[in-house]
Amino acid sequence: MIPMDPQEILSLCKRRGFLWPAYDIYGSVAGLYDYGPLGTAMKNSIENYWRQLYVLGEGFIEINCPVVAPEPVFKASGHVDAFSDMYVECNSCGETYRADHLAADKHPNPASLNEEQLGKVLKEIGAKCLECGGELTSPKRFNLMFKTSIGAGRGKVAYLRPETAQGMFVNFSQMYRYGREKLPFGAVQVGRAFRNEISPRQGLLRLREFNMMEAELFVHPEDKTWPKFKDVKGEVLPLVPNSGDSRSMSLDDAVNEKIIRNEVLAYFVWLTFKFAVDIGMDPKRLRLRQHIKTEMAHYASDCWDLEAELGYGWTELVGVADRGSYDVQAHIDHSGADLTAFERFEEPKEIEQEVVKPNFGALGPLFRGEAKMVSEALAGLSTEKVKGKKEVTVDLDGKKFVVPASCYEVVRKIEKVSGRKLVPHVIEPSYGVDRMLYAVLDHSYVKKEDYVTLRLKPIVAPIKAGVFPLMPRDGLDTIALEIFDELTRSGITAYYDDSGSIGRRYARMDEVGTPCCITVDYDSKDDHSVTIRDRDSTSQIRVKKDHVLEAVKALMDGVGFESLAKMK
RNA sequence: GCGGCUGUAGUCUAGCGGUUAGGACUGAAGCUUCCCAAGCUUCAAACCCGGGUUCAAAUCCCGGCAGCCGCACCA
Repeated sequence: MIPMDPQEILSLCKRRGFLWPAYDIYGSVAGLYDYGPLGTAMKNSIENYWRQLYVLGEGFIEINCPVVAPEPVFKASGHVDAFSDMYVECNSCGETYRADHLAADKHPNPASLNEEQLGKVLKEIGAKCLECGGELTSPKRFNLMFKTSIGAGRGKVAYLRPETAQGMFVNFSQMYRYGREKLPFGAVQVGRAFRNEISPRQGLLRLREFNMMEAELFVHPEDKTWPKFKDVKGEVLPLVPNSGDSRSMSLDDAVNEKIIRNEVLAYFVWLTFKFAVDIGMDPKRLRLRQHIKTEMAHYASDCWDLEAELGYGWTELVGVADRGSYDVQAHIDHSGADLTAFERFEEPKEIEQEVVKPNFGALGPLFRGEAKMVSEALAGLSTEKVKGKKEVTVDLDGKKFVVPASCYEVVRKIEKVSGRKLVPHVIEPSYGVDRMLYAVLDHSYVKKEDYVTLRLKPIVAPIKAGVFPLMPRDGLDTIALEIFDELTRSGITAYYDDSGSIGRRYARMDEVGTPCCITVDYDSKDDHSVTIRDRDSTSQIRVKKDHVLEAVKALMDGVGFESLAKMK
């Protein structure tokens, strides 16, 4: 396959109503696109099929959260700090550098400094442009999140979400309860996310506002097995592990050889591959690449990308990451909420232990207003520290209190423990909708002597059937309109066209990926049959008009065109 | 954000200081018993935006915006 020229595909998209540069009449904005009617239909199909796999197939629950979130959410997630980079520019040659990288030798953690401090450090070491030796500007901060505010006046600092994931992490407790307190469980969200890219490029691949389909699977931290793994373990996938040797191997081998870290991850890597193929990507132009260690996000312990070979080169479409407990723990730390799952022991355990028990009768008179603080300090001491001593000194805010032995005793206490709290680990498959849609178009684009056919699978084709009268008169149009009505009433998107030559009408449908076309000709008036034409082979069969709906439905369900001939 | 190249109907493009801005494809209306972008007639549709130079700018200059390529960035 020759890689498709992206310009050609984007031109088709623009001409035929898949995509338009947004706000075109005002000069457009880089990185913003409108989906036209066909693009919208196709995007909906991709999202709906994804829901079919994740929500219906895997039982994940779907939620929908706001796009705007107050600052603390992204403080916790690390986006406010980690997602903003500092740059310096060379005054003479214009080269830009990551400011913290230049200061790496001088300061242990330059990324933690603010602009001013970092500027000082750079001055001290006399940093110059590495290219031409020119003077550098002072550091400028660039955060890739869109900032806004909630409310009037000064308002509350807020950001547009750079991923949908956080909405699911912060709702862990609600979802956990909704699912009747079981692990593992999965949640998904389909929606928009925003990144103020410095330089959006490559059409749909790097947008400032884009669509994501994200799944967060919350699992027991020590149990990353997966029941359905056994059903797919023999499946062979094209893997590119970070050890370097890319090869196709079975999921079973990949997990056993610890190339993929666990079953859950392996299963969703497989599901991702299946999804891509099902919506029409070419398996020969797909691969699963493991992130190399330095590439891995700070929270991830393993991450696999689904990549497709496109006109732009190999392109990341999906990331499947083991995020560990990073995100949930971060929100626990920042919000104080208890975002844990409770693991019930098979039998409640009785734990017997020695504790220091304060004696309030003695403490009260002795320490008065400070008695409560002292008692709390006492209760926190280990019994080893107080045993056999006449008095013990506790330290409170730098103030020392000498507490005589009469104020406490060491007792044995039996505590019943019925389980333990767990911070769940998260496996995250994160899909870029726009990239997937583009990849499907790229892999479906077939050009033969300037004749373009989009070989879209019926499942994603925006129009499922074209309906034409051979001539727009003699009653042929009436019959064709009857068929058109029947299809659309059944929920099948059809397109009626009676203008121009029949070949032109076929060509129009081929170019937008319509899988089949139904043509009413003069024979139809006599024998009530019509032709159905297959897009990819251009071959035709005749079926009775009454069987058209059934035939089109069969095609939608993936029945091959050849076997359609038998059913008429 | 930097550098290079580039912006003319929906698409591809001609133009090189004075043009009714030309063509092809697409689109629309019609003719043609018309099954694979056929033919014929008619029609619609463009100089990215803003300044400047000039008697005169699609054309030259500057700035912006957008696109492509490279660099950087990409949780």
